[in-house]
Amino acid sequence: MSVSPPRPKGPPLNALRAFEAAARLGSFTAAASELSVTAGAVSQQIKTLESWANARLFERRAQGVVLTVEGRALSVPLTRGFDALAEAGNMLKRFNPKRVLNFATLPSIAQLWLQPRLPALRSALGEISLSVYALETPPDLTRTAFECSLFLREPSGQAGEVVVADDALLPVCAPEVAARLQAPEDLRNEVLLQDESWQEDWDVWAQAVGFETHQNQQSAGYSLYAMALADAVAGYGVLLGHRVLVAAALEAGTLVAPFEQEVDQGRALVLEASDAAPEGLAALLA
Amino acid sequence: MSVSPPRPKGPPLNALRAFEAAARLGSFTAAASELSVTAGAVSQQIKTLESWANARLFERRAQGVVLTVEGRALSVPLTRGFDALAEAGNMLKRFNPKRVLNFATLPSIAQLWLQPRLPALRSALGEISLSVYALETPPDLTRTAFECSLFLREPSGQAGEVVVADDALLPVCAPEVAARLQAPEDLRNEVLLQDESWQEDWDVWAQAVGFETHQNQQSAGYSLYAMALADAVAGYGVLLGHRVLVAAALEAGTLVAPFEQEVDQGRALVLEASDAAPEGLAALLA
DNA sequence: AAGTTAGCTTTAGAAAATCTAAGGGTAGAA
DNA sequence: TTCTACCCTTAGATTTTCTAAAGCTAACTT
Repeated sequence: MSVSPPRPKGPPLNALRAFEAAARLGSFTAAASELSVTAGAVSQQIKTLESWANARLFERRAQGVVLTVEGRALSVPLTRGFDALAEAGNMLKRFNPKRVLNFATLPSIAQLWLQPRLPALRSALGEISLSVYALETPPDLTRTAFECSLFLREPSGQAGEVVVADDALLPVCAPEVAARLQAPEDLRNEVLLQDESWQEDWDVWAQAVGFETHQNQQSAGYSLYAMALADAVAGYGVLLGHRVLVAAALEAGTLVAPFEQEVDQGRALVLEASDAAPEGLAALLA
Repeated sequence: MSVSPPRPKGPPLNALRAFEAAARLGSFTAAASELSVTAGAVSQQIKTLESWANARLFERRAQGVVLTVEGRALSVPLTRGFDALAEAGNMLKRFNPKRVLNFATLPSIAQLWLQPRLPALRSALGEISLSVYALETPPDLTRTAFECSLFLREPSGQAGEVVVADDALLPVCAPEVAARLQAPEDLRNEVLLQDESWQEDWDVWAQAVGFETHQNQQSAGYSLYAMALADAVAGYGVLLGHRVLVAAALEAGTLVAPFEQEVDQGRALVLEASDAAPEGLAALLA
């Protein structure tokens, strides 16, 4: 009477996870980046799930995807389920005697703000080993394996969030460049430096102080903020600085602020810590 | 500023599932059979998880495994999580326009009880396609992809359980064999037939009616109950019948019951249906 | 005390699942 | 129109997972 192997299978777990992420984020691309795979992989997983169930879960539109009624219904228990699994994951991390701290932050923050503080942070963390990841977007700490994130954004006021420092926009440049700048209008003759992922910065500042760039204003974009800052230090032009990022250079005197006007966008350097993060992390950074 | 791929990974999902099953069932072997893989696969998955977490989750003993404190703690959110995932799985099955009914039952029930009823059941199910799986042990309907199970056991009285028929033990044999049997004692000269997975049946019956087999009582074991029944029909010996399984043969007259004494062990043919099962299934079988 | 048994482990190799990369398509925006 | 931002598809590579078979160990058995 010995029978056993072939049993009907449930839906594939990884496909469920991909679907849940896509449903929660409303986009395959975003889900792919959360899961750190390509969008094609997510697309395939979701297709697998749809053909397993023989039902369409997303409507594909040219500008993105939209959940079907079935998809929306499905996402409810799934999100609940993966929340619980994430909780288990955190528990598991806490069991690990060799503790780790996975730190997610913007590349610019990593280089300009965090790096000088790293030695102190490392020694304060003791046995806990620290890994820093440069990300463009804050990860969802309840779904990813990051223990904390540090980003420039408007504080949402949620629990677990700590404002480490307030941010503001202010033009900065090398002292010799500052010497020829009396008023914002003088910027018309300078090269305006900016990070490409913060393209609006100069516009925001200009609008706030009532300064208009002319037609053929010279400017330069950088994919790394630190590179723009280096060019500013070298006297190549004027960088629209984020206070938290240029503070060190201002203090060191390699950069100066030629104008008084700071523009506060309401953003701040915000630290978020998951419950798998070491105790007292916020205190170490603030 | 484009950075992305390498992100810290959470614990592997399939390893979590294997661990959850093992924790719930208290055995790697049992978990393996629920997941329909080999025990080695479960062992590997759990080892993966343990080395991911750098913590021991099970204590290995010679007679089996026992959860560690960490393992027990971990199993709580995991079970909650996989419950929710199973709920999602059921929902997904209901979305499928091509409905299926995966039916789990004992090999003997499948052959002797279900098979004669199959045509009627199939036509009553209409579009729903039926698959029958022969299993030794009732599967956990909340965790496997079975929609219903039909086993011989003591009714637990839980919701979703329906008693289809009461069971009882009674010796049965071919009419020509019955002719030479007046009292239980006469069985000493007959070959006692039994299914090997119900080895105790004859002992239970014998004890209940106060009959003792002698030293060199002849007997024969079968790994398939239907085979034992076929031998009984052929006049080879006396089978200790389960009423629900021999009823058809008794009615057809190919077997008769030589004695009055039936022994009721409190077991019954119990149908259990998950919420992914078609409505009114119990009515079709009762 | 030796043999038996039940259950977990370990391996190598095989099979299956999953991913990436690259090329395509579509609709809204500029 | 041309861009741009998304999603899709496919082939082939990669990684994960599985099986099968042999091994271990401690508790029973005899």
